[in-house]
Amino acid sequence: MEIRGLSGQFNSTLDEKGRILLPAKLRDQLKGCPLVLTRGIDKCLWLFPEDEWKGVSDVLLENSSLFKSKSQMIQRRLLAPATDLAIDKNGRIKIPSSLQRSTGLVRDCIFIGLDDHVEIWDEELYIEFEERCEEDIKDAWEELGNQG
Amino acid sequence: MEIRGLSGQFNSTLDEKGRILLPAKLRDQLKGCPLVLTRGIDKCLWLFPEDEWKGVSDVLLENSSLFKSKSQMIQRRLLAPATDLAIDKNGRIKIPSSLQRSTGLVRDCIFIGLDDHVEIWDEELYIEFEERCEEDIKDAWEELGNQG
DNA sequence: ACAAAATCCCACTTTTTACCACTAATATTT
DNA sequence: AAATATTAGTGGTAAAAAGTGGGATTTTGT
Repeated sequence: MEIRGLSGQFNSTLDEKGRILLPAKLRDQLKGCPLVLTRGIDKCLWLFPEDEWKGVSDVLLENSSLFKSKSQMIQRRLLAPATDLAIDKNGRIKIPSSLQRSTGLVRDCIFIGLDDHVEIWDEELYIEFEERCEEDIKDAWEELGNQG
Repeated sequence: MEIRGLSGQFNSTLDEKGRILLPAKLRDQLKGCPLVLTRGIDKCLWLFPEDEWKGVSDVLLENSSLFKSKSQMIQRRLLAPATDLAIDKNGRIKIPSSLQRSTGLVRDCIFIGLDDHVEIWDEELYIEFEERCEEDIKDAWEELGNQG
């Protein structure tokens, strides 16, 4: 099942049991689809439809070798923490506590749809991150204009 | 539906439910047209006719990749917050609360027509922004004089 | 076998959305 | 100019959808 066009930014809160409601619009797009959750680049989680994740992990494994420390690093950081996920009857997913910890997820979270996957951030950390990026974004935006 | 020639500056107020009346002149030009609302560069919102926005988002997605942090940044900041919008029976649009927050919209707002899209600012923030720009213009002017 | 944790399921609360009703302002007609 | 119609702008209600909490049962690990 190939899914593209994931988008939107949504708030949601993690409860005491580590459950969090998938925002309705994302849920509509993802329902019935096997999911994979793992640590992303930057301090966030990545939620992938299984097939999309397969594409990414294949790339990671392709040039991998026991003798290359860089690829081992990537495998530990991105591949190893990946876990299969199901959406429960109420539309929530369970976030394993180790992933909560590594991402600093406490309660208020933000979901960000990025075409083929979804990022999950701690709200506070995301706002800080965004502020740090703001200048770079303006620059990148102007660059885009100069290309066109 | 291609729309050009949006112009004008108008005041309008956000009500407690996050609804805001599209100024009549803009409404006339935009009625019947599917709209997209997203965060702009600078602390404002951008309201685009869907087709115009498609053009922008295609450019953004074109060279995008999960492995490029710059493109991910741009996607998070500009593409993800984009949401489809409809004009209700009374000529109002609903501004999602996350967009209100990120733009500092409280009550009094300003609409600015910019040919192919409309900017929405918090009035107070816009006035401050204008003043800051004024200083930049003066500086640039003096620089010009010193060059000669 | 027992405690702790995870899962399932139900019930409640809040938010959102669509619709309606009203006032104010502007334009039109006689 | 007065009366009427039309458009602009504001606020509120009610039904539906989204979101939240928590208890009971099952599973897991020691």
